[in-house]
Amino acid sequence: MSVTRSFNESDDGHGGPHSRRAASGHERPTLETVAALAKVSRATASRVVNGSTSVSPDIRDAVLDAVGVLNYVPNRVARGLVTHQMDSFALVLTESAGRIFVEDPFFATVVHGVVQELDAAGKELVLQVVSSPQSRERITNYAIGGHVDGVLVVSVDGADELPMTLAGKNVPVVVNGRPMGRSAVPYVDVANADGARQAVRRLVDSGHRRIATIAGPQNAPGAVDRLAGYRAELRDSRRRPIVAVGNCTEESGSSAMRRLLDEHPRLDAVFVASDLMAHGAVRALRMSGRRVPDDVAVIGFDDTEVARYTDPPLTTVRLPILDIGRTMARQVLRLAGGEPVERSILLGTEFVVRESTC
Amino acid sequence: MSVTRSFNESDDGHGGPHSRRAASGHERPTLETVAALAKVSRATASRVVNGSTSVSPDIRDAVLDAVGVLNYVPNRVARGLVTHQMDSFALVLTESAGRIFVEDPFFATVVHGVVQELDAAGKELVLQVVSSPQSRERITNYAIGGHVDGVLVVSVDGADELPMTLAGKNVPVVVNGRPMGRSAVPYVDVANADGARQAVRRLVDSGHRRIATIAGPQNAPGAVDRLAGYRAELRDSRRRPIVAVGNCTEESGSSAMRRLLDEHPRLDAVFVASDLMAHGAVRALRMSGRRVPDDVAVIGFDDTEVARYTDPPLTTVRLPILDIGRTMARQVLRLAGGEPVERSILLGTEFVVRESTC
DNA sequence: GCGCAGTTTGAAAACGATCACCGCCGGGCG
DNA sequence: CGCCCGGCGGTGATCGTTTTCAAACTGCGC
Repeated sequence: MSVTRSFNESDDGHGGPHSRRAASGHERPTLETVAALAKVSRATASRVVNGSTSVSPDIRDAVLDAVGVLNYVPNRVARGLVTHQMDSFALVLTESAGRIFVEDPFFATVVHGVVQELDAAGKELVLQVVSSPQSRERITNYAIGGHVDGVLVVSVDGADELPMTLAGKNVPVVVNGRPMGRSAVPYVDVANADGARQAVRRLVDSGHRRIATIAGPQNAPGAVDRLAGYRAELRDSRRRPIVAVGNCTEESGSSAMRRLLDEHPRLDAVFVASDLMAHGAVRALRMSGRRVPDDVAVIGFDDTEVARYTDPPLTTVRLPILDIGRTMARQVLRLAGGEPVERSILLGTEFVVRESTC
Repeated sequence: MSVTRSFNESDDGHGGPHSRRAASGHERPTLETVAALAKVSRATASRVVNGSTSVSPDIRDAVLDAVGVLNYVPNRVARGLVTHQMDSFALVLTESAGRIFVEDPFFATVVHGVVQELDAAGKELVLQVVSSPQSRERITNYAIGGHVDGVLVVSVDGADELPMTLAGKNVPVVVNGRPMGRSAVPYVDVANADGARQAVRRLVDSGHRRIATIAGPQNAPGAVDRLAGYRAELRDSRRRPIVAVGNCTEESGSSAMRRLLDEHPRLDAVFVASDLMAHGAVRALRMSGRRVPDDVAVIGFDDTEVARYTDPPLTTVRLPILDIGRTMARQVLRLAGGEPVERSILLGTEFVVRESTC
């Protein structure tokens, strides 16, 4: 593949009308203006605007009229200064997440879920991605400085200390995914263990005897949970676990599969902790002359794009990604509202049957 | 494909430590505190913090020390109240864009570019997606209310009136893509016409005689420009244009291709305005018994994922998407800084040669 | 020694809201 | 008839900055 770059063109404008906000026409009305027009005090106008009870109906209407006439919109900055509530939340992507933000649709989906929920609550979202130690500090200070009412941290390594730092300063925080150590920060995660159990049970139920797994890197909580789910289900159905560990790449899936076949040539099913590795595993299986699903059934995890393009298409476990975002948003809203929240919420998965199982 | 949904689990926490920001330890220091510690007035402290000249070195150091000791961070809200600068910008996705935000990596990429540039300038980004008439009004008011220093509108239909509304209220605005009518709002776009010309020229240069095109919907400025580029290049090389119009779906690409073949069975190349349609076109070509590229060469546009998976992989035109975001950010920063900007900036494309041309 | 220009510095007024008080008013009760 | 009380509305302080303006201080020339 070769590439040719074309020139950049540009059209130098007169630079005329695009100056700084000129004092065009009338200034924005303040509460003072409204009060004056309605012939009441600022305080009363404020009460009306904030929907307070205890203001007589006629005077209320007068103020409302004034608001309408002047097209008054409260200045959130001024309000924020005194109330210490900015009606906005930060969504921060840590380094790891920021790097793959564009490649992996996961993040855009979570963001979308968060936006939906925040929007419904009338809150704004400020998006921050930490890209350096400096930006990390900026972002930390921003939150601690009280410019937002809470923070949603979307991370991938689960060991980032940002959430704890924030929580330590009494900033409402929610993270995605179970954090590595013991952490008091509430999190929203996928029911990894349960999803894995479900998948494995399916294998058991359809008569498979020797069910192996290719697990993900065991420093990632999600991968740990998936493996645990596999183990639990095998234990319950009195089968022996056969485990290989990959690192989430397609290639690692292939090589793990080969190792598995070497040691357990008669295995008849494999539960793989990610679609990408499953894709690799299927390839290795085919290379070894086995048919999928006839000789060996394969189940993936994540229901990513690749699951549909694998041949045969992968039976897999779908993640409720949008829901993660929405749930995180709801939790942080509660937190900011002073309500207590669950320390953790696990969202159910969907089992998606395609053709890599029979 | 069948689907089973697992239960949602959740762990009801004690609701203990997650209350509202308690008055834990010391309050955040204010400029007052700093001034007191440095034994100067608030005004002087402010001057130092904002790096003003005309403050004697020794007193400057005293203030800086105090800042260090107290770990003082200026309150941007209070500052914003008086300066009317919030050091943050809004990135709004209009309905159309919001709907496909998660599907099309385009948007996440633009957002990423914007974040990069804003981050480098120390500005915050508030992300807003308009999802209803109400949210549209909220967003409009937010910007007009001066809560942000400028707005980047990412839209897909190019006829949205939001940018003009904002610009009319003297809010610095930049949009992506050439707007439909005559609009005074500065925009950043891809050099569609130039990219198309380049692609077509390639076809001409490699000896193709009957070069057709499948254009996109002509109510989209980008599609119009691509068609214009095709026409211009054909005119220059004295060939007759052969045009069909699709609606950007794969299916429309196929059917357009069939129409083209019906009327011009001897065409030997086709320039398609999007990879997805090109994918459809290739399929139609194969169905008609023609080989790609031997009988008919095909060039797509956009360099999306599908271009790599098409068989054969598509020669196409790559868009500088990240750059769109970065450039938009730079422009709106200039605008907010009171500097004049170009009315339009066209970013160059890259011609990517794969196997659908020879 | 004194006036004067040129710097630095500080006091105080914004900025635009919220909110704790306080006063006013009318009605019920002793 | 006087007193208290509850509901409603207004006054003024406050939030944490920036910024204007005038005071104070410097050094300098006469």
